[in-house]
Amino acid sequence: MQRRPRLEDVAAEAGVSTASVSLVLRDVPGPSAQTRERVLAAAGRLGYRADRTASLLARRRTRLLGVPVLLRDAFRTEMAEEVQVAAEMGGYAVALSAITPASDEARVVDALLDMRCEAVLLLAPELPEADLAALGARAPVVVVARHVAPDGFDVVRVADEAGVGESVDHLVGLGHRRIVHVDGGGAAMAADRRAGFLAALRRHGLDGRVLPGGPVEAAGAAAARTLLGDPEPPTAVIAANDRCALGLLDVFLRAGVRVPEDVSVVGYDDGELARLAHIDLTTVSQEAGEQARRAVAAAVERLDGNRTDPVEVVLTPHLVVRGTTAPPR
Amino acid sequence: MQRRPRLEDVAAEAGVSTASVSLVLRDVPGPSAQTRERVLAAAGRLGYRADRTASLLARRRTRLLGVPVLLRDAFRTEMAEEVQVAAEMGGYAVALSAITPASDEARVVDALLDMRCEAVLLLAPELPEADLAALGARAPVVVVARHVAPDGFDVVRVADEAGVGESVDHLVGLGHRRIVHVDGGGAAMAADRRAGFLAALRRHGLDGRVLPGGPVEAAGAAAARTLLGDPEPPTAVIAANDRCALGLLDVFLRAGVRVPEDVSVVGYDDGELARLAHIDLTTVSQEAGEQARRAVAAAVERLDGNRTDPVEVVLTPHLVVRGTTAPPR
DNA sequence: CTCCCGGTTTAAAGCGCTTTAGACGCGCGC
DNA sequence: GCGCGCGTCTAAAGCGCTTTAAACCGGGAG
Repeated sequence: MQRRPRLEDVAAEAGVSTASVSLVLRDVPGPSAQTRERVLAAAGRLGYRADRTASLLARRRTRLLGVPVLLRDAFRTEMAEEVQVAAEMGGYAVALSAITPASDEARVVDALLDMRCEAVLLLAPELPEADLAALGARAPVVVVARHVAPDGFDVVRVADEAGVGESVDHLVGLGHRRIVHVDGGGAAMAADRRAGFLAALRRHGLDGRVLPGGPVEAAGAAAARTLLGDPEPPTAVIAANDRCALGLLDVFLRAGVRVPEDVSVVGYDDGELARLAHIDLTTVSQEAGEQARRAVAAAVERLDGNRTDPVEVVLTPHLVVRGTTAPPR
Repeated sequence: MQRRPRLEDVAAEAGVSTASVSLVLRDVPGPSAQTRERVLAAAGRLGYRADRTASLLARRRTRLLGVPVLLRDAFRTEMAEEVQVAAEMGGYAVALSAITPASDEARVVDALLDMRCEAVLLLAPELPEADLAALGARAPVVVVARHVAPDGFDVVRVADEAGVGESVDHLVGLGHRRIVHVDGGGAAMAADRRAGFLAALRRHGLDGRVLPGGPVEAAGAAAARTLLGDPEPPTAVIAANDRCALGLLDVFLRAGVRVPEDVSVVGYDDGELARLAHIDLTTVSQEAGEQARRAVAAAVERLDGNRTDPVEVVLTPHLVVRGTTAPPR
């Protein structure tokens, strides 16, 4: 197997300079129609493909957005996919790098910057605020789906308090009075959702009960078991997120507690799971797609436009009513 | 914000040549202890970080493995994570690139090769065999978790037929006689599992029934609904994979059909979902970790060793008995 | 005192592409 | 016939690093 063809080879084949080949292949105006044709033909004949590392190095700009991804979390990966799509449309490429036990978010960001990413998008990061700020000083950073004050970095998120508030309104509107919130535990997103829950109930003159939970199925399942043993069980449960809600649903179903007849369940995120026909979970949309687009836009504004002041984009979440909520019996 | 420091800046700061700095920072033997110390100090002072694109370009080898990932599939992302871990241990880095509607597997592979990945690992690819072979001619390729004859590329997989066979043996051993298989539809993995199911039943002198399914929850759910309307329902169901099994489980639970009391359910993959305490799905382990390690090893053998003949590694899957299987009533 | 040697260090040539300044030809008006 | 401007092309200088061949240097051997 011989070495892959270089620009020089194409130039020789076409009988022009490497400069011309470069211009033609990148579709830069200048070269004549005849030159274009000859270059294209030569490139085709040789099966030429530009070496990305070389062109990144030579280019002034890389037009690369870095995105660390926690592969084991469906919500984050879903958003990563949306980011990728949005970036491609904006003429940017995305460099993904997995967060693993061996290399945490901070290291991954370093690696991405070493690859010359021009900006970094952090999807629901768990990093301490100080670290975010430090990072923001090194490169354009957009924090997505996390409630922090912009501080040298941009923030795109949905108003979680309002989101959970909508859930509460919906349930109260259906006639529920005993509503429990299974919270997100220590996860970064937990506090707002908990606060939103309590505030909304207060608004309705009710008081709420919060059960310690967590961002994954197991936490929801554990909470459900607690509720099953309850002398006066709630008629509705609002989970910290969809995964937590799934845990609840599952344990309820197994125990013969019907949803939504016996108890209503609401999730948060509106991930793929919630949308599955047989789950059909009432939940709050985080608008992953919209957040992704806004985040990319924010990064692009900093890079192509030349915004320099941090912005905070707060989207309004909306409740997606599906089949897991109904009036109490 | 001034331009990031270059090797040259560190060299000036330390009072040595760029060559020395490069050697010291990559921990190449040669430079004296004194030089090392000065360089390290200077680099620290400037906060120097090597530019990855530049070093990749200059280096003979990139030690980069390319992995296209379908972010919306948990099994594949889980494996991608394992690959990342295995690669890091072997001194290789992983370039991840998302498969999206806008850029399919083939395009992503091209992009990865343009980044100078030295090999490509395909996780349960859906590409036609001819495309795999064509790809294998361009670069070292390891196909993981798919049954194809190695043809210019390596293959690492588990023996799916045997895996499903084990499931059947387990169920028959428990006393089941009416066993149904909900297959994977047209997905690449479906055929072997279906064949393994039928062969195993025949071995036991039983005949099997196969219901059309698919690789996702919805397919399992649909199949479950079919089974619920069955005059003589099976006592056990073997799903094409875990996601499909989850669909089944969910519909059964909602219909008041208890698992495993009324019907046993077996999955395939042993992904994170199956291991969740409240799901506790009996399933067949695909050994994602082991497949990932073997795949990385295969790539490394081609790159560092100089194996050139394709290999096929077929691991033996093993049944993980959990809580969704029990003797029939 | 010279020569040679091994351990260190460095100048310089790439890696494969982009980009810019300037060369080149050509038709035009004067 | 000359100079000019324009559209097109190219030589050459990078991009920031690695790598190699050669320079350097002090000291032990002859």
